[in-house]
Amino acid sequence: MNKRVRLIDVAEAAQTSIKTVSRVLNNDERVSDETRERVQKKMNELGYQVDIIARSLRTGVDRVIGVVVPKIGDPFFAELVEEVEAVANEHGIGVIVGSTHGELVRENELVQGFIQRRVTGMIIAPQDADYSFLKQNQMPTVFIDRAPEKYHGDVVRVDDEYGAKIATEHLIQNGHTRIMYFADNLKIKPTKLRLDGYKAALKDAGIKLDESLLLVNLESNTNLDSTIKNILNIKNPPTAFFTSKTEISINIVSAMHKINRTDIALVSFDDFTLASSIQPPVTVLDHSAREIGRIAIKKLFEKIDGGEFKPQEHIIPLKVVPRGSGELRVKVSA
Amino acid sequence: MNKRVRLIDVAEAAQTSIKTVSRVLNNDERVSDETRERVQKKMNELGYQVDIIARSLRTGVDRVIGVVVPKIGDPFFAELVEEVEAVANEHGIGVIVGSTHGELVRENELVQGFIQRRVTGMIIAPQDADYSFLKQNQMPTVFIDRAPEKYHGDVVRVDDEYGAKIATEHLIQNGHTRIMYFADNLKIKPTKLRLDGYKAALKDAGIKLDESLLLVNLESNTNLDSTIKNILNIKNPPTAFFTSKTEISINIVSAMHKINRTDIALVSFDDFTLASSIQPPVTVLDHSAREIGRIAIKKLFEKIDGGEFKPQEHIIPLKVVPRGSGELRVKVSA
DNA sequence: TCCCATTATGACAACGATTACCTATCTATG
DNA sequence: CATAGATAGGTAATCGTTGTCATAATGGGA
Repeated sequence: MNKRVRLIDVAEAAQTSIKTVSRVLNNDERVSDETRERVQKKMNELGYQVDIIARSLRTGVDRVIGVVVPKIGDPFFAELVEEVEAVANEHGIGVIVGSTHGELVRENELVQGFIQRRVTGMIIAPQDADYSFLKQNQMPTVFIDRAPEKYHGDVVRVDDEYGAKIATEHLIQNGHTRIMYFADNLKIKPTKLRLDGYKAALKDAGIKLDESLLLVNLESNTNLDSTIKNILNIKNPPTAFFTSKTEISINIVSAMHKINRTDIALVSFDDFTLASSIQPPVTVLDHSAREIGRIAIKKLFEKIDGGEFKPQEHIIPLKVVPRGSGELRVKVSA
Repeated sequence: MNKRVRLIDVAEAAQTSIKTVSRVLNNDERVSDETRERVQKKMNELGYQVDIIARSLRTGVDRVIGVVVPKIGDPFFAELVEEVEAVANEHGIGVIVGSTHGELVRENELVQGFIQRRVTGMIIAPQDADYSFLKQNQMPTVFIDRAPEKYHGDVVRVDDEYGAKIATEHLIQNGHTRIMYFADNLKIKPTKLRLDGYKAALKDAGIKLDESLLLVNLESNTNLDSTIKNILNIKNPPTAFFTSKTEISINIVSAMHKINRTDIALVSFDDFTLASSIQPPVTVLDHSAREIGRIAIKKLFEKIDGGEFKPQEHIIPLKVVPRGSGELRVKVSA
């Protein structure tokens, strides 16, 4: 019915060769103005559209970058991807995304798929996959959020350990010594690093680590209502919370609001919607997904057209953003 | 250095023909077990990877679906895309996303790019672009969030007008007659429809529309703190708010919390993080981005492998989810 | 006038997979 | 034993574009 219009169709209509049409298409200098005009006219008439696939086959790369994240529905990664997409667009390059949902198989499938597709580059939030094959495979790649285990590549990430340390110190400075720590799966590297930071802060302050104040390996959708209630009823209850993951922060805020407890200090590693509007406003660390995304894509383009550089870690510094919840001082005799 | 391994390389190594290797690759029956095994062994040894681009060129479609949204960073669309991606993955199909940021030019570029790429199908949240060209171009397409202007295609959307109507009625039933309406750009169709629903509810209840209670064409990042303060100080102030856009709801909640006003009733068209946890919990309409995404991608696959159906609108019904803020009754003499 | 440089154009191969069509071998059956 | 039919594998065309190289036309300088 409606066949695709190809270069050769335009060439015939314009009474010239396929190569000349290709030249016009690619703004090649070596075409006379007269011919160029004639060809362009025919292109419009016939409604010609390049076949990107054919072009990609010939040129060897697909002008698309592959992005691998744990969950695109997670606001943190959604914003990060938006930033990546915006910069990629300026270069006339598309973005293809995949979520691993924490599954190694999926992570490998996605990465292999991108390679099979000959994407222009990749931005990956790595989990467990082995990326050592990238050494042979000169595919430009930038890792985000964490460094991959078995491969030394470019990484853009926040300073997890340092961030957790200053957040904990912030609470200590406000008189807290019983600081409860909430985290998700410790097998995830940033989570582990954050715990290290927490421990380091306690140690520096001469506070002995109380294992019963560590609540780790939480699923992100766990309802914490009853957990929180129980914790606050133990003999020597925590006076402050430090949460190392957005979803957990939200669950905790939610639980606290339900029982009307506004007296427990709270610092959240990640910022979230309304964090600054609720009572008390939640103190957080100031890293932004957009910043990570922007730096990562910039670095990726440098690798793509700049050639080879030796892999670097770009570590984004963190600061405490005091808003209220983190500055609640410990009560003298509660 | 490291050339790509092609079918022909595997064929040579396994001492057979390229065709046989292709058959093994595509699980074609007509290969003896012995040969199949030999070929597979060589594939692994050489680390063969299909060239998706070459395959796509030959077969005529790229196994990827294109998704166009206003902003991938918007949690609503991020969740929607996550759902689309999950289903697409089950079919071994990737997802390529683009944000229009409300720009017509960008919307056209994205859609044209997808067509040039011969994507398997498209899911589009349309704005102003003219999609009538899709009639000729048998590209499977499903629209989400709103129907396109000049083209009758498949659409998955919520019932905007009805939703706004029942939300407004809900407030009226609680005694409110001064209901302030907040909305973004009225040129966007769902926004317009929601306003219609609001007006219809007032009319049915015999309440005269007060133009001064319509605050429309708001930018989504507008700070509403001072606006809210002023509004609540006018002579006959509104006793209830109805917000037709997530970002605006959030800004309003934020403004209200800052001035400690918890006495104004509020219904939000969209749900958002923490809406149910803050005080008072925010009453919303119950539509989910995930549901729209799931239905849209399902419909798309039906079109892709089912052939032609006549275009349908799939309209998702809405219900009020009472949580507290929408059930505040009007005070007798405030 | 002749030759070389420059410009505009075109013929053809190549990218790597799929596929239509063909050939060779083997089995079974009248 | 001859032959139809099934089975396994091979050859070459094809998808639409771009890169290489060749060629024709033009002009300027010696």
